[in-house]
Amino acid sequence: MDFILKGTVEAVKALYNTEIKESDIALQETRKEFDGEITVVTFPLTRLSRKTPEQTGNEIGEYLVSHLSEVAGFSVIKGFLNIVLSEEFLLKIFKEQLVKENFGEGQPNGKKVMVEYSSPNTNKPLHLGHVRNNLLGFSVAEILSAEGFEVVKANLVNDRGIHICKSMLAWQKFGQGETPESTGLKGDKLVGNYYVIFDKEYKKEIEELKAQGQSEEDAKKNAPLINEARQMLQKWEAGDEGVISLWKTMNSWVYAGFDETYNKLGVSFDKYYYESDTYLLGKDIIEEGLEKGVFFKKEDNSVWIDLTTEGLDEKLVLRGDGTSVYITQDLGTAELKYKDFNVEESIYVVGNEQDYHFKVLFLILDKLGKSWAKGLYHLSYGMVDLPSGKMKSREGTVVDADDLIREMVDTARKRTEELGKTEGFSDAEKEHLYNMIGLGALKYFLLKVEPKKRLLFDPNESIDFQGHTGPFIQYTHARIRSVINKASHKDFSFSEIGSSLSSSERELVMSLYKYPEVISAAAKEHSPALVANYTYELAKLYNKFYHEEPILKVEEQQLMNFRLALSQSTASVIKKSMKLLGIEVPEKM
RNA sequence: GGACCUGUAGCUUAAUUGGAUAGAGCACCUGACUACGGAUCAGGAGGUUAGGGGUUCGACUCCCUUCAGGUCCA
Repeated sequence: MDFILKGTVEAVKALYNTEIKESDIALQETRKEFDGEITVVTFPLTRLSRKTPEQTGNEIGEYLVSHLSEVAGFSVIKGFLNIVLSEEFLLKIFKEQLVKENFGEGQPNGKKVMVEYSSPNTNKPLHLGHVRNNLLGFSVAEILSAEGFEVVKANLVNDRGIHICKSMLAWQKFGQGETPESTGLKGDKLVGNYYVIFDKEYKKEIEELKAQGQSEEDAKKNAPLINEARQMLQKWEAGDEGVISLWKTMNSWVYAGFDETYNKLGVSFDKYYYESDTYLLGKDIIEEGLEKGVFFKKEDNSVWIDLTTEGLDEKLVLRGDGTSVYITQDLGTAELKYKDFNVEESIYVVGNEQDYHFKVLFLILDKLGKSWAKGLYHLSYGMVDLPSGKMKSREGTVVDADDLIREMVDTARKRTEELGKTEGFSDAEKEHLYNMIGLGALKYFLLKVEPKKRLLFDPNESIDFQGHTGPFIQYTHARIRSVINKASHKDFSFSEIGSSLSSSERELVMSLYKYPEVISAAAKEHSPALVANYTYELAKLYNKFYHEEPILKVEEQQLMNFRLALSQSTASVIKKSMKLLGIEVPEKM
């Protein structure tokens, strides 16, 4: 809507002899209870006009009508100048832009960006919290790619540490040689079970020690199992053959399980990083920081950074014994990523419990003078909670990702069969459809909410398939495809439509026209929710139009073609934007 | 002790970043050409935007404060 901005700047200059910038003008969509498409907020301009908001609006409105062919009329209500666009203009943008196959697809901008997401621990299966992470990361990557970025999707796997030793130890002690093959269990599930077993046995030992008179704290430290796990970690670090081999075997089970879940979710990665490769990184950065005077040493030889002038604390970056803390390796990994891909922006999709960590991490890299530090971004999202509170793997109160997906697909199957709409589908087509709908409902449910908000999920209340949902949008797409397929011809071109556009047609054209702006905003804000809500609005407008205006039943060929073309553009934009959310849309459902 | 996030209708949520009478969906109530696909559409009811104060032409949005839930730092 640049021409409105330009026109208003000109109007202000001509009428009030004052130069203003386009950014000084507030534009918004006209509310649907008023006529018009675009609204200029004139309150701020009264200062220049020295007139009432109404007079100012009228004067600018008249200027625009007489100087811009795109503007057909206007009305003023209080400080709001509602602009009615001309039908010629709407039809022109429709024909020249909206009907194009590649409408809304951004040109490559030559910039590279990395999106790191998923980043699981290898000691337990994926749960609903990971699902939110995966969908967010994947979708943001799709959106950035649509905006024209070259995107590298990365997964930093936490494959080492005390947690995986716990699973390994429990398997060694209690596993009796179980494997995914022998049990028929998914590998990540099998390993996760042993993590739970470790915790159970560990707790038993703690209770025994407490019964012998030890304090809770001491008991936790002295339990034989935890000591064995620690020894195992040391052996791992020393490269002990037996431990390493067990570690490789069990991790390979987990990866096979993860891959299955990733496939079902439809997410993928271009680059895997493993902490077993990166956990020793970062120590040279510590040296660098000491040399530059950014870090300082305490008496015990530990290395710190003072962030009190930034309103934060002093932060430990290396222990006194020379071993790393989390942030040490994150400093190193950040540099490694930059060296590997030379990206302009590096996005970390990580829960908001790590807000402080990333704030500190980015700040340190900036203080070290890393040129790329300004491109680091923490895409922080809220935790997924159950009505009973937080999900806890060790206590078994998690919504398992695989279970959830299966339940969603089952529900989709049941709903679809009830509606009896699958005649003519092969069995394979049916399964594909149920997957599309079940996952569509799940993905949309999780992505329509602003990332930083916490999400409450009640396993007892199923996710809706009606209203503001994925299936609603999928249904709209199928419905449009059905109409188009019923048309007896394929060429929907038209010259004059022979009557004036209805309000639902105008709204639909304007909504389609907005699509590229929505992608840009979503890319800038790193927010799939913007795309999700936009797509819903578009689908809703189409359904309204569909009910109000006949398409195949109209007499005039030109008008029919316009409405068919409008339908086709809508279907195309729905399909594209759902793809940005990782959701497929069916031809029939 | 310090810092951060969240709080909008019974429930799930939106609000173009300071603009109009806070907009949707679910659930509830009423209705829709004898379905170009009813997983739809139209309408009704439902709000002190957690509470209080401030900033200004205007505040869900910014500032202060209290409350509730959650998280992080040593």
